[in-house]
Formats: sequence, structure tokens, C-alpha cells
Amino acid sequence: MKQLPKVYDPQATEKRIYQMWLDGGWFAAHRDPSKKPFTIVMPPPNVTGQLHMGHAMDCTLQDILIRYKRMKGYAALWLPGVDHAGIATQIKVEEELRKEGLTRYDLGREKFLEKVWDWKQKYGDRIVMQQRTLGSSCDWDRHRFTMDEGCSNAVRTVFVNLYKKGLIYRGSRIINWCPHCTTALSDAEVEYVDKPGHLWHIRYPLSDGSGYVVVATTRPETMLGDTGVAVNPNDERYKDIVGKTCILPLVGREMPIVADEYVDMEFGTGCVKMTPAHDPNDFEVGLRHNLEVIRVLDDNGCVNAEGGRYEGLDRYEARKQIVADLEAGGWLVKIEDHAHNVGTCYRCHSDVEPIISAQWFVKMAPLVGPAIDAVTSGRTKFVPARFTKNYINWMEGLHDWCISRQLWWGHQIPVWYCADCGHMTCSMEDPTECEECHSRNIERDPDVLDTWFSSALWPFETLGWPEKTEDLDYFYLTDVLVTGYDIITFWVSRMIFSGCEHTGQTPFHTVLIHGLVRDDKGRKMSKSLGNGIDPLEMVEQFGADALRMNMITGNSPGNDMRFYVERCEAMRNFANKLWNASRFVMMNLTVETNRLPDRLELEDRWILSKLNGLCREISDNFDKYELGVAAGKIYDFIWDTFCDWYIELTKPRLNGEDADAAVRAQQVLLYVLTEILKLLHPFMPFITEEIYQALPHEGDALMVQAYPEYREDHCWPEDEAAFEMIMNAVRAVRSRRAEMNVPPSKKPTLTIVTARGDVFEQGRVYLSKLAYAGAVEITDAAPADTQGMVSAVTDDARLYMPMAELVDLDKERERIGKELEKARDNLKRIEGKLANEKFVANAPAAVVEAERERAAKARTLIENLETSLAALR
RNA sequence: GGGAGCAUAGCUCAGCUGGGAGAGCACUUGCCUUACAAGCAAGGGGUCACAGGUUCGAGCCCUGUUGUUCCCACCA
Repeated sequence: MKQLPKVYDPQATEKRIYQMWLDGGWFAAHRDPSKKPFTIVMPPPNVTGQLHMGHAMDCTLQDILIRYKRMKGYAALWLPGVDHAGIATQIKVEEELRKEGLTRYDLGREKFLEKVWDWKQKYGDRIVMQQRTLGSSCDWDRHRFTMDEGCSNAVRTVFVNLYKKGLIYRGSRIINWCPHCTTALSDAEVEYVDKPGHLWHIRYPLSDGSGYVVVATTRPETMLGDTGVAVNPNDERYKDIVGKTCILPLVGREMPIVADEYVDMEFGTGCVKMTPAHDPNDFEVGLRHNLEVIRVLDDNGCVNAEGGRYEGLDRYEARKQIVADLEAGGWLVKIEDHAHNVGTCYRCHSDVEPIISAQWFVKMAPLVGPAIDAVTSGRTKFVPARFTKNYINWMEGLHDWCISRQLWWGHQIPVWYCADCGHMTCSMEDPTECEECHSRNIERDPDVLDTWFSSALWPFETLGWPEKTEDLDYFYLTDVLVTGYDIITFWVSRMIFSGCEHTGQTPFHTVLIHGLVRDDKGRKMSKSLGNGIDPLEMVEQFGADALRMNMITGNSPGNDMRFYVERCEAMRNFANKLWNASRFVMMNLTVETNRLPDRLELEDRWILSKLNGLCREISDNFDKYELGVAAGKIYDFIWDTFCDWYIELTKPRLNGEDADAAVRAQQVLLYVLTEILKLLHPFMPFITEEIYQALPHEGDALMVQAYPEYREDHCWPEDEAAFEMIMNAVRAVRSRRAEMNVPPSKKPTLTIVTARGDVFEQGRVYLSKLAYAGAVEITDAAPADTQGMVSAVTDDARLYMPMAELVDLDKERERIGKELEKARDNLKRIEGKLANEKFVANAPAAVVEAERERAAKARTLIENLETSLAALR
């Protein structure tokens, strides 16, 4: 038998085991008509850098599910990949260039993209390496990239289809513009932050000299683009000025005063300056009243030529200057403090400017219906369910999706503009001429698509769509999507409406949502705070299994968790515990096959029955995606039931005279240990596989063994209950001894007075071993003289130990008196319950029966205590 | 403005469909008991935020309150 070292060393194990799995080819999923498919498509990490704790959480959950289903006999496919992450990656590469004093424009588009591809190669590989380190059992041969040929083809197909259907259009609208990233953003990519600001009240004189109106604004610099003033049509204060014009200070533009319902009479002065080019509401009002649209900020957030003498000033500089000039000119009425929500870029966090701009949009109205229906009908379920509401609310409030980005890294928009006739050519093949006038004077749109446009196709493009592949047929729709709640809007929702639109099916039937991994103070882990913990560092210190177990235990779906290094340590200790338990089994093992003996002892039936119950519970937990609960139960079973009790129980047999009994104990130990390894494998794959390989085993690898299931023939509830009696007796004796500081070396005779001699007879040896007794006497009648004896009392027995020198009679009386009082209170409570007719009538029979049993036990306990007390006189 | 989460032991959190409050860490005491001191055994510690309600029975369900976190929303 292989000898294992005393301390488990993950470093020496994990790489070797992973390679063994790879060599075995067990990660690969094969279409097999005799098996049910189980598919998880991995949320592709960004190629921007390395994995963080959030990814570790993501990976762990998915790997647990996949390994479980694989062992359950499914054709389990976990399809990995990475995302090109347009803005994020481009920013990273530009940062690198900046170190050399270069910008992307210095290189030009083509050279720059080469640099990005180099980056992608480097970091893409690194991510795969990191995922493997965590033990991820992905089908690596199917690894995909959002910009590989297949995905690019899918993206183009979708764009062309939607364009032809009229669901993609180009239009000039107010969009969110990031002046730092110099690109348009979608609504979802804007983060609103409460910032302190001011409300500037500015006087706009009426053209006829009859007075002035006062408008209030939080962004005074936008006044350069004002083309009107609006008031509410029901506002008595301003009835007579509607239709008049006023003069824009500093600029001198004459602008109409219009009446529009949009204006809130209660807010500010009730007069609103209209800047149609830089505010979405003003734009709408402008449309209704034919206001001019004058854009005054350029792509970098500086005032453009329309701003006259402010041209070239940065938006914040311009604000200062304009406010100063207004004040000097006497136009400024007052300045109020005013906190407001400022939109910021989700990538670089600069303030976003609403700007009118020609962009590409997806028309959402026709797409949301089926996507909402997919969820309300239950075809796609969120776990936990509360995220359903989030999703539906978001879907219902959706505006058209701005999909064009002024970047270079991404899928370039497949539209060519004709310089001669202005026609737009959009097709699957790159055109050489305008499809309308056949002019060759055409130019491709330089912009690329929003990264999420391609991510939205991920669940089916990775399976071969738009080709009708066998993979698509077999593995789609996929089963579970695992992701954090922070990207439901960005990604999950878009996959659902895309799946519905392009494949006619929702892409997955379950969305398993997890929370964020925070630092030990509850803060988000982030680069700027420097509080991130590298998962690989944890793996190095404690092993991948410990990290995985840390991610999963004591954590429930959808809730954030704090990351404690101490918890990793605790899980490493658990791994070591299992390691040593296995070492114990192995060093005692003489059998070479894993088979249960024909004859089982009480304690064997006890643990087998407990194990069987555990299997049923684990199965339930998996069905409900309560992975943390499942992991906790397995942990408890291994540490408490198996190590602290069962292993100790087998020692007398293993070391005893009876060779057959020793072998039987070995057989049960080997069997239970093997089942434990299987149960734990999805959670801690490395150590379980390593141990399995060292044990007599079937098949090539633990990872492809069948997962333990509930079995009728291992169900012995009476034996479980009987053995509990013995355990309680052991606990009671230990407790009494500990109170009196009796060392284990002192082994007095133990006299057990009980009506259940039949049970205690079977536990004789354990009482002497685990309760440190010398001889054990079992009787149904009290000893004649219990003077000078220490007693311990359980529901089923009184136990006596002669330790006269340690007994303080007064103290004993006091102690037993207290216990008796407690026991009587307890009984009273139970009897009160049973005396309540409504309880007996309404509560389920099983509950009432359980109460009756408790009452019976309580009575025996009281009797035992009373007898003990009486004997002390 | 709308919606959601959280509030349980000193700390971090579990607690599944309502049926006598749990784990890890920390703490106290005793043990190097031939698998494991990364361990074993025994303990201490909780008005389950507050107030009502439903129920035979509430940490769990309902209503309200307080505190806290987050998401969504075009009030200048």
C-alpha cells in the first residue's frame, strides 16, 4: 500500500493531478445520444489582465456543477473562452503605448491592432493557465474568443439580419459620450454618482426689454448651446411671456420661449434653458418646438467653434470662465448648493457628457417582449428568484441600445457609405461597390460594435451558430449560466433577448447569481484601493481545494461575501484532516478491493445509514443550487461523523484479536472513505482524486466515477437511534470527567444502569475506549451502594464511576439538583404543549409523536437524576 | 422617486417548505490518547434590530418602525 506523507502538500499534487485529467481526456464532452447533455457556457473573462477573486468564485461554482453532473452521468460540457473587452483592453494597450510616449494615432489603426492582438495572446494564455490552476474542468479544445472567426461571423450575421429587418438603424440622437475614452457609451455603461454641485440661477433678458426670465442650471457651460427657454403651459407666472423671445447672455442669440409639459413648475424658477444638443430632455422638447440644435462641445469635452471666445476651453475651465463672466455682467442671480446625479464612464469614471451624435442603435421594442416572456413563463429561472424582478424592471424601461463605439479594438461595423449617392451598403461579404449606384467610391464605417453586442451571442455562437451544427443541436439550449448580479443588465438580459431573436429559444434555463467577493472590511476589491487578493497567491499558500471550499461554504446564492484569509486556512486544515483520515485507513488496509463485508456491526450500520441520509440531502441541495449548504454538510460528516467518531470506533476492531473483524472494519472504512471522496470531489477535486488514486479503486479516475445516490438497502433508522444512545453515554461520561479534570490515563470501572441493555451490550467496547473506562458493567438494577461514585446521566441510562477521592457530595447534590430543575422545566414545557388540545389537533402527527417521545425521554432523565440524587444521601 | 437585500455568539456568516438556535475564527480548561497539535476532548458566550399581527407553535409568514447596503429612474 502506498504510504502518504504526514501533511498534505497541494503544491506537489495539483499540477500532477490536473495533467492526469488532461491526459485522460475526461474534460472533453462528447455528443452521446444515450446521455443527457448538461451545458454551461463560461462567462468569458476580459483579456484585460488576470483573474481576480470574482472569477475564482465564478469558476468554482461552475466547476462544482459540471463535475457533479459529469459524475451523475450527463454529457457535461463546460465551454470556456475569453472576451475581447473593447474599451477596457484598448485602454490597457494605450496605457502601455503612453509609456513609450506614443498614442494609437501614432501607430495607425492596423499597427495598433497588431499590438492589441499581441496583448490578447499573452493575457489570454495567462487566464487559461489560471483557470487550470483552480481545477476548472473545461473542455479546452472548444476554447473560444469573441473575435475569432466563428464569433466574428456570428456577429456579422446578426448585424446584417437586424439591419435588413430594420431593427438596427443609424441616427443622430443624444448619447452618452465619454470625453476621456472618446467614444459613445450605452445607457448601461453609465454609472450615476451623487456629487455635490451647484444650481446657478441666471437671468435671460426678454428681447422686447419688458423684463427677464431666470433659469436654473447645474451645467452653466452648456448655455453656449441654448436655443430656447421652456415653461410649463399651466404656469400662471409665465403665461404672458410664452411666444416672446429672450437674449442669451454672453452669446447674444435670440431664442424663443416655449410652453411644454415637461417643465416642473415646482423646481427651481419654473423656467428651463433648453440645450437640445447636450441634454436628452431638451432634445425631445426641441423636437416638439423646432428648436435649433447647436453642439458646443467637441469629442474631447472642449468647447468648439460654436462657443465663440470660449473655444478650446475644457468643459470645466469653460464653466469657471462663464460663471465669472455672468457674474461680471450681472446676469448671475444666485448660486445654490445642489447635489445631483452625475453620469460617469464605467471604465474610466470621468463625467459623461450627453452629446448629440450620429450612432448606430438597436431598436429594442420588438425584442423585449419575447425576452420578458422567456422569464415570466419560467423557461428561464433566476436563482435566487428575487433577481427576476430586477431583470424585468430593467427590460421594461429599456431605450434603444447604442451599439457603435469610436474605438479600434472590436468588430468593425459592416456598413459602407457611398460618397456619391449616400447609400449605406450592409452585407455579409465586404462590398467593392455601392449596391445602389455601383459607385466604387465607398468607405467603411470606422467604428466598432459594443463589446456586449458580441457577448450577447456567446451561448450559441460558441456552439457553432449560425451554422446548424450538431453541437448546437445537442448542447443548446444550455443549462445554467453562472454570473454575478452586477452584470445581469449588461449581459444576461442581452443574451436572453438575443437568444430568443436569433435561435428562437432562451439561451439557458437557469441563471445562478452569485454576489461580489469583498475584502475583510466589506469593501469592493479594486486596484485603486490596493485591497485585492490574488487567487493564485491563495492557491500557492493553501491549495486550490482550500480556496474553492472557502468560496463556497457559508455563502448563499446572490449574497456578497467577505474574503478572509483565515477561512482559507481553516479549509486547508480540513483538507489535511481528510488527508490524515485517509492515511489512517490506508495504513490499516490489507484488503485490495472495495467491497462491504457481509456482516455489519451496529456502528457500521450507523455510519452507513448516516452516509445514506447525507447522499439524499446532498442531492436535494444540488437540485436547489444550495451548494454552500451541501459543502457544509459534507464537511461536517467528514470531520465529525467519520473522523471524530467512526474512525475512533474502528480502532478496537483493527487492533483486536479477531482478524476477521479487523478486515470487516477495514472494508467499511474503505467503503465509507471512498463514498466521501466521491461526494466531496466536485468541491475539492484535487485532494479527493489524489487520495482515490492511492486507494484500491475502480476505473481510471475519481472524476468520472458515479456520484453516490440514496439507496434503500442502507437505511437503518433504528440502528442510528440506538447508536446515538451509546454516543450520548460517552459524551456524558467525558463531560463529567472533564469537569473534574480526570486525565484519560485514569480508567475506573463503569457501571451502566439502563433498561436498554440490549443496545449498551453492543457498545461495551466503545464505552471503555471512548469514555476511558476500565471494566464495563451493564445492569438494569442500581448498584446497592453508590456512595463515593461519580455519576453521569442520559436519557437512557445512569452511569457510575467509583472515584471517591474526587467526589464532593455537596457539589454533586448541587449539580444534580440543577440538572433536575432544568429537566423538570423541560418536561413541563413539553407536557404543556401536549395538554394543548389545539396543538394535538392541528400539528402534524409526526410532530406530535416526536413531542411524546421527548416527553418520555425527559421522564426517564428525571427518574435517573432523582435516583442519583437519592443515592447521595 | 421606484425596487431589492441585509440586521442571528466577540468577529464573519449559515439556518432549505414555520415544529426545541448552528459553523468557522476568537476565548476558557484539560490532553503530545500509536491518522492528524493544521490535532483531540470538554466548556463559556445569543431578548435571532424594534413594535404589532397571523398560528397550537415564528429567527423563518404579514404590517409598520429604525439602521444599513445596493440597483434602477431624463427633474433642469
